[in-house]
Amino acid sequence: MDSDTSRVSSRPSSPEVDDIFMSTLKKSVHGFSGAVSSTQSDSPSEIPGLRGLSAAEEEALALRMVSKKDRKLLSENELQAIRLKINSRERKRMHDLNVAMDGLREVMPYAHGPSVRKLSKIATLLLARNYILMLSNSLEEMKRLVSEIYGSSGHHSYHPSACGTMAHAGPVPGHPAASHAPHPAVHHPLLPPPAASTASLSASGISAVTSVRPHHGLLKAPTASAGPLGSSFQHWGVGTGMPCPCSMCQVPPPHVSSMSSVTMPRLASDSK
DNA sequence: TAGGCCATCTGGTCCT
DNA sequence: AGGACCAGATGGCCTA
Repeated sequence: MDSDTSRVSSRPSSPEVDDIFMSTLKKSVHGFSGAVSSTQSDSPSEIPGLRGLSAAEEEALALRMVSKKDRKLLSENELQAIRLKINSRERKRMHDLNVAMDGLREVMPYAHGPSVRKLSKIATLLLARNYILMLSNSLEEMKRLVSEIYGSSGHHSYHPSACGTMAHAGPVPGHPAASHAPHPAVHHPLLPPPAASTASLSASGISAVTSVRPHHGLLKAPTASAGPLGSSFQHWGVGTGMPCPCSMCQVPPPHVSSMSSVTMPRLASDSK
């Protein structure tokens, strides 16, 4: 999906099979050592025959090993089994969180090609926030302009729900919805060009999250020619008239401008 | 090599 | 009691 797959795949996201089995095996053979804090300290792939089981199967087996063999002997093993179970749950929880993060990345307007590296988690969240703000502002601007036009003539009422205002404003570059615009070739004669609907946005450039990464560092494009946002992401406002959704170019509306420092204290303090 | 990012482990807290 | 959630610690991988 992205160029970061090699990096991601280089480190298995769910090595619980090997880890739990190794831990369980060590526990079963040598007893509980008491020190299990070392991450991935157990060498994986040493038990080929045990590979391929799901986390649930593995967890159940680990619990069975404890309950059948050492039920009377080692309460530490039970504790260890519980610890493994908790760890497994936590891994699953984080995995689900990452799945949701990937889902968010998929709908974000950044280049999805192989030349663009995957957004980091913090970049994804910040970009998503700014993207939502941008869309909200665009929608409000569209409503305002349309109401000005139709409101003055008085012969036609505005029905945003019937028309789909954002579709008239032009698809967002890079966004999956860009290819699903209801009226791709017909531009409403009374509606302003896309640039007009977002002019006020790009004109008020204030960054809400500049403390996180400077110079549009949210994306790490391997090729400098493609720009920091990739070849398919032309840094809106430059060539397309659309505002850049990145944290460097976006202006949160006044009523949310303080949110970045209030609701995301860690983000504001994340600039090391 | 330093720094960024990430996965995982772990203990604590809160909720059902 | 068990599960979800959270944050700190730790170590690995990758890039500049």
